[in-house]
Amino acid sequence: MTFFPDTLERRGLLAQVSDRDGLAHHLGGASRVVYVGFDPTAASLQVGNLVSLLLLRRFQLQGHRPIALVGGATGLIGDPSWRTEERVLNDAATVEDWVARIRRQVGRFIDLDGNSAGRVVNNLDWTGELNTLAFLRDIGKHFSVTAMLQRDSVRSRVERDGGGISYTEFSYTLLQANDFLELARRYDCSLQIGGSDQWGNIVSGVDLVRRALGRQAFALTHPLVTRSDGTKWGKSAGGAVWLDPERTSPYAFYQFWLNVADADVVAHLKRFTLLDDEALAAAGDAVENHPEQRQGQRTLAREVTRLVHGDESLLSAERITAALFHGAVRDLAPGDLAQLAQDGMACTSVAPGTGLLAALSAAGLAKSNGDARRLVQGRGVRLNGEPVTDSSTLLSTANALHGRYHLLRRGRRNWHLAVLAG
RNA sequence: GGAGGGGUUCCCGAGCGGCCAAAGGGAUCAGACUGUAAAUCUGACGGCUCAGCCUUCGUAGGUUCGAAUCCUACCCCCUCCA
Repeated sequence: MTFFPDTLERRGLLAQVSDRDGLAHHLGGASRVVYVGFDPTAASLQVGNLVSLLLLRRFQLQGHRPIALVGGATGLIGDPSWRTEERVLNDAATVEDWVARIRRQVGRFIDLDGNSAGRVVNNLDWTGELNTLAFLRDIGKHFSVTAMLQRDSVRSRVERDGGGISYTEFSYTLLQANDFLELARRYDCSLQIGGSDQWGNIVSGVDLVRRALGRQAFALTHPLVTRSDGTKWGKSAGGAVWLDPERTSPYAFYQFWLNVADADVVAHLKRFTLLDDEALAAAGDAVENHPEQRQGQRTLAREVTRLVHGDESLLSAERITAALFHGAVRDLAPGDLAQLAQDGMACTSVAPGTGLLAALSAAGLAKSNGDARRLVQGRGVRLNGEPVTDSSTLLSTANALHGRYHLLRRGRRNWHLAVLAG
């Protein structure tokens, strides 16, 4: 077996390890239990969470048993790490709903059956019934407030005038550490993985496991994803890129990866796909020698979309991409348009005779009628493939595709399908 | 408690009675060029029934023909002194 931490490092997946040689030995010896936690801070995970999710998968493929922990308890508190301000607490019912949704998402990435079956757990199951005195005596006694205050990840909060940090958020680390302890007790879990911003929290867990159980546990973090040009990663025109197809359609998701900058393609292929070294090298060559063909981006988009949304959604995304960017919109068959309406792009129903400007703002392609007007005047809008400059254009059966559909396009890649009602 | 400085359109930041929907930069969006790229250049960037009108410059009042600009009160931030 390969020396696992080295493999991860080659793929740009290693930021910090608590005891590198010890961990390599530990992993080489037997099937181990590893865990990653995901806090429900929204109804869906985002592309940024894929690195950790795939790490669980990678460990499982190596014969280890993954646990995905959904933070039903910690999500009620809020992780203060690296944040400049106190979070607003989400209400319990909302968090509960988010937990249920994220459980389902996370379950797709690890195999829940077989010899190295993974599992999905919720820390509310043990934190919810935690007794206050027991918590303070058994857990709290192991933590030094002085040390916690010195952490870089909380310093920005503590040293900030007027802001500060509540006792609630300050306790977050203890809950996460207790999760590690609980998983070590219940399932013999010995390794926690997370983004490098989680190092402090993870190491607290490692310490707690050692003090409470006298066992060695390990911490491993991966670098947070950045873009080569330094701008914020993981955002598209529509905002965050979600894993939930209801929030980010498979087509939009595919497009996000297809538009990755050349400089980032190989690094992304390493982190976000399970392709082997040979395939990575081939993609690297392609990017370097024929960047204009965007072979690397295509591979990346295909692999990640398949992992997250499955084969069928991938085909749909590719079909739509081909029609919109490489074919003529007018050639789309009624079936294709119905397909687009179903899962290909954002779609709204409009009354026949609706004005173009109103349709654009209703579709969300423009912020207001005035914004729509400016876009049309600036030649930024196409209707059914043709540029329109007349802002008084109406959407009617006469100028619709197949008598029903109007394909609105803002700029190069923002599409919307307006379907005539009735 | 005392003395100063400040709150401007998404962010930073000019303006200090009319020429202000408010300079400049950033972010964002669109166009050209391209590879559905980067860089660059151009334009847009409060709202509307858009050559005009309406609502904005911490909040509420006031002065004035006219206020982001002056006055009053209040709220909030920063610096220095105690």
